[in-house]
Amino acid sequence: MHSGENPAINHGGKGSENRRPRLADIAEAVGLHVSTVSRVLNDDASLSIRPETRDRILATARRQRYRPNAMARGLKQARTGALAMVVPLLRNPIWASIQRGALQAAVDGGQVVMILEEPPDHARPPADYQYLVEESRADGLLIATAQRSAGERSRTPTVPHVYLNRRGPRPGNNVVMDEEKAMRLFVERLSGLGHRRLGVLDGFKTIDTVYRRTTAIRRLCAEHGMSAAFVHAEDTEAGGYDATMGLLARRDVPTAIGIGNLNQLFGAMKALRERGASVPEDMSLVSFDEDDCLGYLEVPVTSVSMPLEALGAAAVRALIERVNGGSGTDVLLSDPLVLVERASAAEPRPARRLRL
Amino acid sequence: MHSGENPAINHGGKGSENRRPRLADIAEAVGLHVSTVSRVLNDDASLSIRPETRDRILATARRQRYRPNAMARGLKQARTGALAMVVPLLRNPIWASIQRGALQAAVDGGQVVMILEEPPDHARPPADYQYLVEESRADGLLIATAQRSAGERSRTPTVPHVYLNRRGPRPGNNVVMDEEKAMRLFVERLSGLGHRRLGVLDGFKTIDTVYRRTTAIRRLCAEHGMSAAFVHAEDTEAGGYDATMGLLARRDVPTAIGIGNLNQLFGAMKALRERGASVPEDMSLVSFDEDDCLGYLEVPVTSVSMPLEALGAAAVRALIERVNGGSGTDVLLSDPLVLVERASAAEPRPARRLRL
DNA sequence: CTGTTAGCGCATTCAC
DNA sequence: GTGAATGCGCTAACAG
Repeated sequence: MHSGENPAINHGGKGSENRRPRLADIAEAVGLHVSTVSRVLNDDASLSIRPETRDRILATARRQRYRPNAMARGLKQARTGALAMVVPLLRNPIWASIQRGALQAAVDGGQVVMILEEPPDHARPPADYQYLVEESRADGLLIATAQRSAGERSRTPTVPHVYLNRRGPRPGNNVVMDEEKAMRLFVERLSGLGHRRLGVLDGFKTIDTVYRRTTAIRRLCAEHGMSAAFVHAEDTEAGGYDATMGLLARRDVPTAIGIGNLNQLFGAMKALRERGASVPEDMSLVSFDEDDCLGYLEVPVTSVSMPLEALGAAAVRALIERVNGGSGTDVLLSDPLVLVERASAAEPRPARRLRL
Repeated sequence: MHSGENPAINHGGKGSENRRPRLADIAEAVGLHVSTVSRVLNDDASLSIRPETRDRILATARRQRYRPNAMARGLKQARTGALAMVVPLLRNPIWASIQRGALQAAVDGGQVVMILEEPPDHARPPADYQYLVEESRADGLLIATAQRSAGERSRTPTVPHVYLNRRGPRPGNNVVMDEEKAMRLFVERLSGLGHRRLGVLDGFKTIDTVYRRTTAIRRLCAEHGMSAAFVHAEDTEAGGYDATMGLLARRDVPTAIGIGNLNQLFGAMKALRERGASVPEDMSLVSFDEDDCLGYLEVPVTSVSMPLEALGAAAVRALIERVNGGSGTDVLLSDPLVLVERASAAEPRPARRLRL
């Protein structure tokens, strides 16, 4: 390995300090004007330049390891090249997938993503995050908090924004999953198996997805001549445990339960175990969150699988469109939305009553 | 609600368009010079101004909803006020906790955090992310990818950076957990219960935490006159399943297994179930990831709980210190590090041999 | 084909 | 106690 060379540091003009190279530095090195260099590096189509000069510029820029200064460029163009995403403070792994899809789409769109987490105790209205755009830290807002309209008639932000996995106060900026289709998979499968009394364990109704699921299930159950009992609890194991106990204490215990998220599912399974109800003989179970671990549980759990990464990606694309001045419309993701059949959903056992 | 007022839009001088208010706008409105306004808003100590004028400025700024432009300020000060965090593309929930801690600490330090996810297929050397600083998108790098030295002698970044939950090539920039202490909790507990043959199921040895754990366990086992068998596999359920099967096929089947992460744990439990090995009678189990769900499984799983949020927060603080010119030293988090005792770790049953 | 000029919004050194 | 001038690094409209 031959030493004596250090290409990392600029070695150009006399007074070249240890500063990062600027446009001016490479312009000087190549003996041209900054604006020419700028246009070449941004390959401005409306510029005719002799290839030789062009190449010299490009080569020099590469040699000096030139990097455009995002702040200077942004200041001039009134664009930051960044998006801000506000996520709820949740353990639920679905947010990891959504975030992943969003980050990927942002990279593809040449944007970076800043993440903020909303404190769990008090949800803030989306307009509270506008300052990020007003301070020129981001070009737009990805509002991924779970709560339905926080407060009275929450002001809608006056900056480019998109609601992710929830709906805002008005149509036009919402990127959501087709929860109705998801619930149809759930209800119709159980109906087909012969169930007539469904239980539903989910988060609080202030969460937009929960609200949409609940509405859909109610309608679908009516359609299929089924009854549905709802319990709402925190998105935690403890919440799922308690709520399931509540469900089992009803006069008309359901023969199948749909469960809103993974954490609640663990709680529910413990409750059933303690009550001596075996799955799926005494109780069928369907999770509304898919996760690989479901296939490895004592009894593998059937679930509804949704394209979460695609949801995050769609939201970013929608936001970029709005930042670019597009008007945009709501996006509803319906594909691929499938039931992952495992062992936890089966025909009800009519003969035996669940021991309480 | 009386209408006719819209405080959101600036209503100052004649030509005031719909643009966001600048320092110049409020200077004009108040009849002073921009520089004065700037100094007041940044409350410059070396400025003597009569309180009345000062208040007038502050009031006007608030009324106009003035927000300093982060790009303009950053350009001037050569500071972005942003940190970049590179995280591995993993399902493992520990990353959510680490990220959470980091975000919170950043907010406290007046910084925003941009997140990048490193593609799983090919890890890139940390220096590949320097461009974020070189482009003035961030002031420093939080390198939270899991791999040990990616490639040969990976160049260390020449910009402010900190390694999070892994060690870089050189000491001085590492913020890591005291894995040795964590492993001591594991080994000594099982030793105390009477186990003599330990199994360890973890990720690949190219992951720095895995490497450190392995080394520590080897040493601790020697100390306590125990043997240890290691299997390394992907951080997935399938990886854990296969590796556990491998462990069970050994001549000297261990009586207890430590498991590197949650996903592998689910796989391991399935393997044990299929082999008819009951926990903890035939096999004790300890997870190196703590999670609430562990308390709700068929047999609640004992785990080592680590302060993950604190780890993320410590890393951000360390990075901010470096950005501010501090030299910084390694940080080792040792508290609170505790064994969460549940049902999966118990005395070995010497009488019966595990049926293979 | 290339150079000149202006200015994005702010902080800061100096002058008065 | 306050104002003027300068420049951070870049792009864009307009000259030549």
